[in-house]
This record gives sequence, structure tokens and C-alpha cells, in this order.
Amino acid sequence: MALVFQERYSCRRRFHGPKPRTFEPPNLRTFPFFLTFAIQFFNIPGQMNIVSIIQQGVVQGAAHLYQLEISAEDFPLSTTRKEFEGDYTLVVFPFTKHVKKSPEAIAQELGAYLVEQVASIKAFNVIKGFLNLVVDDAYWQAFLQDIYHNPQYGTQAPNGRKVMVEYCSPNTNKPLHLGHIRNILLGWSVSKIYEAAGYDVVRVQIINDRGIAICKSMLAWQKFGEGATPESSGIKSDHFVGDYYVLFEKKFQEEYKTWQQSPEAVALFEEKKKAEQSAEEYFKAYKDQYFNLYSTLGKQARELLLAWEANDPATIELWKKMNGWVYAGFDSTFDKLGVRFDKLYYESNTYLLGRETVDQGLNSGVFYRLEDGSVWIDLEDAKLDKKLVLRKDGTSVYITQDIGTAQVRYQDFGAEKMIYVVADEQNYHFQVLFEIMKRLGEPYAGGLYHLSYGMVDLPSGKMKSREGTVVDADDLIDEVVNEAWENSKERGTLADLSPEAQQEVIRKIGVAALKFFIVKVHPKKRMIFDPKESVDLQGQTGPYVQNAIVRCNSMLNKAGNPDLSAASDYHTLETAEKDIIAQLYQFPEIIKQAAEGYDPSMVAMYSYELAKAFHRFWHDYRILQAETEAAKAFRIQLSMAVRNVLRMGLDLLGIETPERM
RNA sequence: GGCGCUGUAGCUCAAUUGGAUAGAGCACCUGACUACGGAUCAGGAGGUUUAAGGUUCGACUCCUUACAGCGUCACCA
Repeated sequence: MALVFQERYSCRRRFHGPKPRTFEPPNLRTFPFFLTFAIQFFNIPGQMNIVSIIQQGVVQGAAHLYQLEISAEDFPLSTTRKEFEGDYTLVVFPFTKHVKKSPEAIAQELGAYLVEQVASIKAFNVIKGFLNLVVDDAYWQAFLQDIYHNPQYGTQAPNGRKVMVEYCSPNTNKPLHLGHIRNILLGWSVSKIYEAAGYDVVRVQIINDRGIAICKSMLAWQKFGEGATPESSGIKSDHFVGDYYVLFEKKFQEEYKTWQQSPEAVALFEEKKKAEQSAEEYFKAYKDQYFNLYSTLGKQARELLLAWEANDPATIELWKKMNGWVYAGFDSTFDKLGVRFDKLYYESNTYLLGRETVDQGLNSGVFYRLEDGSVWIDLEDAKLDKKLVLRKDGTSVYITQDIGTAQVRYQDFGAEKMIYVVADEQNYHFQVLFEIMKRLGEPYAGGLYHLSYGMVDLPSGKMKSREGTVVDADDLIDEVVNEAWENSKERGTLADLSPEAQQEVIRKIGVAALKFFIVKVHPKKRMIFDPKESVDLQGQTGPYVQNAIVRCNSMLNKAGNPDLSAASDYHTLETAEKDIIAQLYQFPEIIKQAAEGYDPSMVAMYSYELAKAFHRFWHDYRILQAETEAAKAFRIQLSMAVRNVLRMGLDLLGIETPERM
């Protein structure tokens, strides 16, 4: 019997290897083109995208001045750094390869050409090989007019393409922990970002509801539970089941300790020990074998597993009952985090999938069979080794199931892209899986992507459940919300609200703090989660961004329903105003890049920067008491646009904003 | 050992995918606001980007070699 009793992965399934691009050449290539198109034609009605205008101008300038045929991809155009004057910067060094002039001279000539030929470019300056272009205020003015009343600004029209996101994917033997929180937040956020990019998104998870782990919890409850239920004990139901899992481990350790004193164990140690090895070390390494060979508890747990596989009614009933408790507990945590799923896949239904595909693959020569009956695939030419896909007894392994599950999902939804949000320990697994799907000729194989994320460490060191330092998801959420309470009480600004309303506000703030802290870090990087710092509501935090929105709200409420027609008479923009509009302008591009790079942290950092610019503006300028009616109307429009974009940005991170705070 | 990831201010993170003087936040100093819209704003200090080579107009970014931390290399999931 091939059963192993470690549980190294508390949640399912990270990346690297060849660069992400090599995984999906067809999609990534067409993607940016589509979005560029969309930005031009859906988002900014009435006028052309300024970047395209400049690019066209440069292409024409190169042709006119130097008889060069170039395209927009041949030269870099970036936003101007804030220490220089200008809005967009053209790096002219690439031109020196074709034009025998100094970079400065080329920049001067191109700059003069652009100012003369392109209406929206007002001025230019040249520093070394950098051509800084100043966009006319009228352009920004008109742009703001177009977007300020549109709460959907930044999102793309539906493109009819479908993407599936798998995230969370827990085991049912214990509650969710900090690692799941990062997984859930990334998965949810990426799914929202893809929706904003125009995709039809299906959210799924695969739940590991079978196997030896859940049998351990079942056995412990049978033997020691005395009929207790989550209701009778008052414990949150997934924690209730998790407690029995822990209890099983405790009883097993006791049993093991006792056994180690037995003559049988002593003899074994004396015979098999390596030089210099202590009894403690030896038995630590021997634990799994003891479980399989000698342990009474181990034997009973395996019997439960066999009974489950044989569809024994009593066992199935117990299994359903305990899993039901776990699901109820998970659901409440998902609610607290504000996430949901369109479909759940259960391993109890999928663990037999994939075998037929392997049979077909044997015929087509993708796989091969050894004399002992086991089936393999040789991926050495892809630097991935040989990998087993069926055991010699014909049963399937982890990856077989994933092969079958991918196929079933494609039948279910027909998504051209499938994103697996899984920790980076499983990079190799997904490389192998995707390579297999490619060789099987699956039509969606190019659209498979592993969104791999790094482990979350605590300041005290690596998070490990064995040492009991694992941070429970529910505890963590409560802690952050409590901290938000303390902050709010000190401030006293919510005192006139009902307790329920206060609680709702505080919950939104606390959850925002937690989410923003985690999601602002690039997924791939291992990160340190400091509970104390996360609940510090200063600095690069969710509440800071929320506060910018709340400020807009209170100001706009006060303004009532003002006549904004004077805004178009406001002609000379303050630098602070123009900077904010230029930032607003970038939003669709940020969404596009975040989707392309599967990276919510870009949206988080963008939102923070915009909020910061707005806070500064707010401090430096009057809005409702502006000098002129035109300035007032214009600034109200600006605030509305900022509020819309910040709301959307936070929404893409799964963060809600209260009306006040 | 093979394959892979990571290494940036005291700490937590950025850097428009090869562009200008490497930027933010926290913490630490200094300042603004009788609180109006106060969970706000401004300034200072803090760096040989782990090290050494290489590629070029230009390197945190690409290549090579070290060093350090981590992951993975199951007929487990």
C-alpha cells in the first residue's frame, strides 16, 4: 500500500523556471495589442490617446527629418520623472544608430518638429539624450471632462474571452492560515483585475477533502470526541475539526513515545542506527515508518481510509458530517474576506480523473510504460526530468489528477486561460503539468499559468505549524479589526453612529489594512508579515487610501449638487492639478500591466501614489472655497475623478471603503 | 549534488521591463494646522543595489563566476 502520512502542504499548490513569457506565447502577444486598442477607442471618447499621438508624431518626424522608417516599438516613451519639466520623455539614443548626429541635436530637431506639428504638445526641453515633452493644459482639461463622471473609467469593454482562476484550495482537516490569506487575496485580486481588463472570469478552487489527513480528524473525534459538536462546544466549526486533527497528533506522539521504550524499538534502533545518531534523532526520522508499520492509531486511521474508499456508509456519513463543519467554517472566513467562488471542485470527485488520458497518451507515444507496469513521461529535453504519471498498480498520482481536472474544467467552462494560484513550493509540479498538457496537444495548454507566490514569514522566523507558530486566518482578521477599533475610539469621530454602523465601518478599515499590507508586495517575493506593523494605520496602508476617498465624500456631500459648467473656463492648471490628471490618465495602463503581469501590487502602489498626490493637493489648495467659480468647479471634477479611480483601484484589491471613518 | 527563486536605507517594500541624480513607507530628528475637509501636510538624515568581472551611449535590471538565504528534485498531496 502506497500511503504516506506527511502533510507538508497545508494548502494546494508557485513559479519560476523559464521566464513567464515562454509559458504562453500566443496570448501574451495579442494581449497588449488588444488593450492598446481598447484604451484608444473605448475609454477616452472624443480624443485620442496622448501616447499614441506622440508616437505617431515621432514616427512621422523620423520619416520627415531623417527618412527613417520606424514603428512605435522601436523607441522608448516614458513618463517624465518629476524632477524634470515635462510630461513624457522620449529617449533618443536609439536614433543615433541610424542618424549621424549627436543625441542632443536629434532631440532638438525632433522636439521642434513635434511642437510645430502636434497640437497637444506645447513645449519641449532637452537634457542629454532625453527629449522632454510638455503636453498642453487643454489636453488634460479635456481629458478630465471626459472621465470625471464615469465610475467605470479604467475598465475595458468585454472582450468575450474567458479566464479561470483557481485559488485558495485548502485541505479540510484544519482551518485557514496566513498562507491561505495571501493566496486568497492574490487570487481574488487577479480575478478582479482580469474582469476590469474585459475578461469573463470564473473563480474556482479544488478542495482536498479526502485522504489520510481528514481520516485522522475523524478517528480522533470518534475515539475522544464523546459526541461533541461545534454547536455544543461553541467553537467555530472548522477550528473544531482542526482541534481533533491536533489531538490526533498529540495522542499519536504519546503512543510513539511509549513504543520507543519497548524492547522491539530498542532492538531496532541498535541495529539500524547510523554512527553518532542519538535515539531522539533516529526516531524523529522514523516517524512515518512507525505510523505505517507499528502504530495502532495509524492502523485505525488507514482502516478508515480503506472504508471510505470502499464506500462504507457509516464512514461516508462521518466524513460528510465533519467536512460539512469545515465548509461552514470556511464560508464564514470567505465572507469576512469578501471573496467567493463560482464552482468548487472536490478531490473526492476528481482523484480518479486523468487515467484515460494517460491511456490515450500511451498510444500516441507521449507516455511510456516500464516492465513493472508504471507509466512515465520523459521531459529531459525540457530540462524537467522523467516523471511518473501512473503507479505500477495502475493508480494515479497527484499530477494525473491535475491532468484530468484541467480537461474537465475546459469542458465545463472553455476558458482559454487558466491561472493556478499556488505557493511557490510547487513550481516544479506546475512546470511539469503544463509541459505535459502541451505535449498532449490540449488547445488551452498555452494559456495555463501558475501564479506562484512566496511564503509569508513572521518577524520571529519561518512560519511552521509544527512549532505552533502558525497564524490562524480568523485570529489575524480579528486582531487587525480590533486594532482599528482602538484607533477609532481614540479619535472619537464615529461616536454619533449606531454601534452596528460603527462596527461595519471599523470592519472595513481593519480588513483594508490587512489586505493592502499583503497585496502591496509583489507576489513572487517572500514577504514578512508583521502583525504589529500591519495594524499601524499610517503610511503605505489601506486606511490611508480609504481616507482620501472619505475626504472626497465629505467634501462632495457638502457641495451638494453644484453647477460644474464653469469648469471649462479654468485654463491655467496648477502643477499639482496637472500631476493628478496625468496620474489618472495612467490608470487603464496600470490595469493592463497588472493583468499582463498577474501582479496586484501594481494597482496597490498606484492607488497609494494617487491618494498621496490628492492628500497633498487637499492640504495645499482650497476646493469649495477656491478663488474663482471656474477653479471650484474644476477641482470638484478633479476630486470626483480621483474618488472614482481610488474606489475602483481598491475594489480591484478586494477592499471596500466606508462612507466615513 | 542537479534545477530554480531571492539578495536594494536600521526595518518593510519600489524602481515605467536596459534610461536621467536608485525612490516610498515605518522608525528617528525638525517644522505646519485652535483643527476647517485632521487616520493630514512639509523638510532633514539615512545607499559601494551581497562581491568580482563582462556586454554598451547607459546596468538594480542582461551574461559569467563566487557568497548567503530559501524552495524543489516521492510510485505524497
